[in-house]
Amino acid sequence: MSRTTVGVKMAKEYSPVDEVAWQRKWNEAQIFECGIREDRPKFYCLEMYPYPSGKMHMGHVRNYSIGDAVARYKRMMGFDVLYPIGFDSFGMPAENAAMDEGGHPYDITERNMASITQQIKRMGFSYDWKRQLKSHDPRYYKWNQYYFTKFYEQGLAYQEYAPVNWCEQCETVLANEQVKAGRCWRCNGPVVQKEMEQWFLNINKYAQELLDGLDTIAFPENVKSLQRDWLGRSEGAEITFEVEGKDLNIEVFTTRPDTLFGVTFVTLAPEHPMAEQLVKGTEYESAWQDLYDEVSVMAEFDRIRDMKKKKGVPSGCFALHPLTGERIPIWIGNFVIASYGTGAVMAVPGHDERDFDFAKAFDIPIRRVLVMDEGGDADAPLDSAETDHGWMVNSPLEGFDGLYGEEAMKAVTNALEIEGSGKETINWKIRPWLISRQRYWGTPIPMIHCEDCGVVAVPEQDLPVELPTDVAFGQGNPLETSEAFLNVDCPDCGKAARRETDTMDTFVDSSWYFMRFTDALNDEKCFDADVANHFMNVDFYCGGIEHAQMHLIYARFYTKALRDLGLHSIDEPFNELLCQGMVNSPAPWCDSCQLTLSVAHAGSPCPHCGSELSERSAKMSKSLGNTVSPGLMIEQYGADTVRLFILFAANPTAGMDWSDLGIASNHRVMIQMASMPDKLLGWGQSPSPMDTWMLARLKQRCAEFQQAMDVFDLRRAVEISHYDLIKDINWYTRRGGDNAELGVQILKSWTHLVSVSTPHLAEEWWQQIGMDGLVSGSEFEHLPEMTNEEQSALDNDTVLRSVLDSARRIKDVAERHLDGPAQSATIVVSPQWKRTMAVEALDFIEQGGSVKNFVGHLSQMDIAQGERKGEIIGYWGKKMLPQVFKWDDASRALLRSSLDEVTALTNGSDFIAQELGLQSIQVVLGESADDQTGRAGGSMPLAPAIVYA
RNA sequence: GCAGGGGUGGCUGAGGUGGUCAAAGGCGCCGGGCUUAAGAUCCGGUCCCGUAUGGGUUCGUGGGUUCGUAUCCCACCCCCUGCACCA
Repeated sequence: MSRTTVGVKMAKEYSPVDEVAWQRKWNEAQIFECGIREDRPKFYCLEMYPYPSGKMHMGHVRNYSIGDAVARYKRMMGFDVLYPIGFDSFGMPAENAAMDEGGHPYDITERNMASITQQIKRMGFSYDWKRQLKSHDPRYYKWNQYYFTKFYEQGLAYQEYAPVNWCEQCETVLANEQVKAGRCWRCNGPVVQKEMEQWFLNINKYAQELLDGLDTIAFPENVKSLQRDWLGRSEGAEITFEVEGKDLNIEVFTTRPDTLFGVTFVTLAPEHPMAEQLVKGTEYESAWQDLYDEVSVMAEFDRIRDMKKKKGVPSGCFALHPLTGERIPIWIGNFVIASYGTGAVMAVPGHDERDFDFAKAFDIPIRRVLVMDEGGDADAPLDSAETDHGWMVNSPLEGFDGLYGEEAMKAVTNALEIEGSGKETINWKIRPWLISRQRYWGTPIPMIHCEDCGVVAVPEQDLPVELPTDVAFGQGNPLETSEAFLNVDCPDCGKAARRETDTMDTFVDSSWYFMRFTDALNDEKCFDADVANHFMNVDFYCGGIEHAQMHLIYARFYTKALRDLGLHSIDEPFNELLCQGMVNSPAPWCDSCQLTLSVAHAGSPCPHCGSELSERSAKMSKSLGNTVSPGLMIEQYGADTVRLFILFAANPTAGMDWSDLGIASNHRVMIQMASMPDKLLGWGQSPSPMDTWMLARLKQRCAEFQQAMDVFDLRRAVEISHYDLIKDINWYTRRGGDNAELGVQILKSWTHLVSVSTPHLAEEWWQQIGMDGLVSGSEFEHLPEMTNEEQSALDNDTVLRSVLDSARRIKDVAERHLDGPAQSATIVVSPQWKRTMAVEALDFIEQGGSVKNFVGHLSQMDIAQGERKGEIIGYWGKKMLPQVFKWDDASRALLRSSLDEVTALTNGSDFIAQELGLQSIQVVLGESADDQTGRAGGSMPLAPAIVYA
């Protein structure tokens, strides 16, 4: 396609570059295939690999545009960049689609992958496609199974009969992490508790390391905080209460052993095994049964809401206080959660709100054992639970009263340890990862159930256990419908046995794919340890915040677990994590209902209240209908424009608003950019002093660009490459620059900067300036350090520009004074004594002197002697002092340099006159014989007075 | 309730180790130039006042520290995100 041909459809904009052709060339040249060069550092750039739904959406485009810019930048800086892509292709949507529309999940998945791959490729991302992987490939999931059998050997994987979260709609169990507010994270359906035999991975073994590791990696604070919450470490004590008259012990966990003497009852969760035991056959049994029935059928979410109302039944039994032997009633209460801690609590109503409420409801004594002020009243009644740390009071044993906080807890714990009825312990909120799923489209758990041998792992040589194809969907677990799959001989004894039919949570797949990428074509091993160690860890990981607690915890866990299998030696998988913001788009908004509505309502009154609708930005969603199709945008504007818009519209981590106006404006920039080589190559052969300035500016821009990219400030980088440099070039030509040789030099560097965000256009440029090969495959040639001469060219220009700016600002007002257009102007440079004063003050302050003391110093200086002394000292306080702090480093250097303002401005005076539309400009030194204006008083170093006439 | 992150000019958004901040850039808007014209590019302007480079009022609200604060301290209000009777 020619750059100047308007497309056939006039309504559509045209793309000035044949992007697909360049993509083909990249592919043919294989420049994105990553190898290991001895003398090069590596850089591993990764995006969260996508689930292959049918289409690429804007979230994908944003995610990959960010990652691709980083990958291209690092490549051009000489790194071996590993930048792979694959598909997280196991999962329920494909299986559900198979059930809805017929067909097989395999076909549906492959079909979707083909279509999304094509769309991704059309964007021109620089992936190493050779390394592409897909979770549903047996060559990949074989290793899920291999790891599982190893974990099983080590006891890290185990089977347990336990209450689990069951999603009725999805007909499968869920991990705790997959239950959001009591509902399924996938279908939002209700989740109930069910007792089942299930497979778990004991992530708790790594809880402490997962917590500590957070301090060593560059994750955003909110993600770290999320993970810390999820891990939920709490320090406390486990305490044993004997049950009176029975051979039973109740274990409780508490974070507040210092309140042990305030215990007035002990509470068991209704599901606690001992609860039933204690009430069995007593008058309390039916009350317990009622509570149990009520609570256990309730979805967890409703139950937690219900806990606000304290419900409980007595057990009729008593526990014995571990230190005093006091008889303490045992209750069964709805507010105790069976699965946290030990499922039993020691209740201290005086110093715990829940216990307080419960005690009030059931008329149980409330005892004060802490005071909140040292020496406070130990007998003061408690109107509410006082839960802060305090000083122990009313202790029935010697040696405790008066102890505070940590010390108090320590003392009580010690006493318990001596008695053998308690110990310090750490409790975690995180629970073992339940990985069993009763669904088809996942990795089969490689286990065999034999009547004689029990559970037996499938031997390594028999892996992978492949998914059968002869299954029926829609009636429970499809794997149970395949006889060929189910029936197997026991690997140990050879007798007929039965395969495990659970498959693995798909988060298993995504927990190590980044390691597979390092050595994706290896048929012998999951990956070679040396290769993985070379490329890991991931230097830049980009994806959505929604994976902050599931994927990013599981992946960290797997990395550590695989390390401990000896497969590699990396502790943390991801170094730097960037969570890109949402892509939003306008949708109708009703201000009085505070409601976002579907775009179907645009232009009509609010369907609820009838008032007029305004617009508001909302997350793109099918239900609101405010999605923007990447495919259409690429068709209309080209991939480069879409990328430019996405990178420029907002910082990577911020939410961004889609704007039709915005993308159109970015497209204009692209069209303008496309003409730059012609423009620069078409310059004449006239070197000028401005060439030095332009070259200096180019060096400055390249340095700024690198600084921005190095901290992943993509927005700023794009601004430099696509906006600032154009402005610089305009300024250069405006000041008379016209040197094609310099034009080529600019383009050689600039093309690299441009290639980071708009690579197709960059290739076009590269070709136009006659360079060999592809810019995408070539390294950036660093420019030489800025010379002193170049620096001063920049400085002189800065002075000139600031004079021009202030001259413009006052021109209007001045002309009102003159009663007509100004004809000429005199630029009055500040007299030498002001600059001397400024430099002296800067030195004084930089050497640690206080501003306040400078007056004293000034009065000793030569410039302040004589009859003008008062005036000069006054000038300091009123004018110079505030200004001294306003000069930046460059200006300070300028003040101290040999810069002659009169000469610099005289050289530029024709230009200034022209810009201001004046006939002449005169530059004079203030208070000198040349200065006829008498207006030197308003001048400052670097800021002359301007007098119009 | 707890934790993390925020509140900046018409919108967006940078800065935030106190002075380079009336506050970048983008969008929008206004004016000029160019053009047969439109579009694009280019130039200038865009808090208020002002017979000359200055003054006034601004960075959620109210106080405070300082020669000086969008930037530091205290209190409060509001928004987002996550967790939540976790013992």
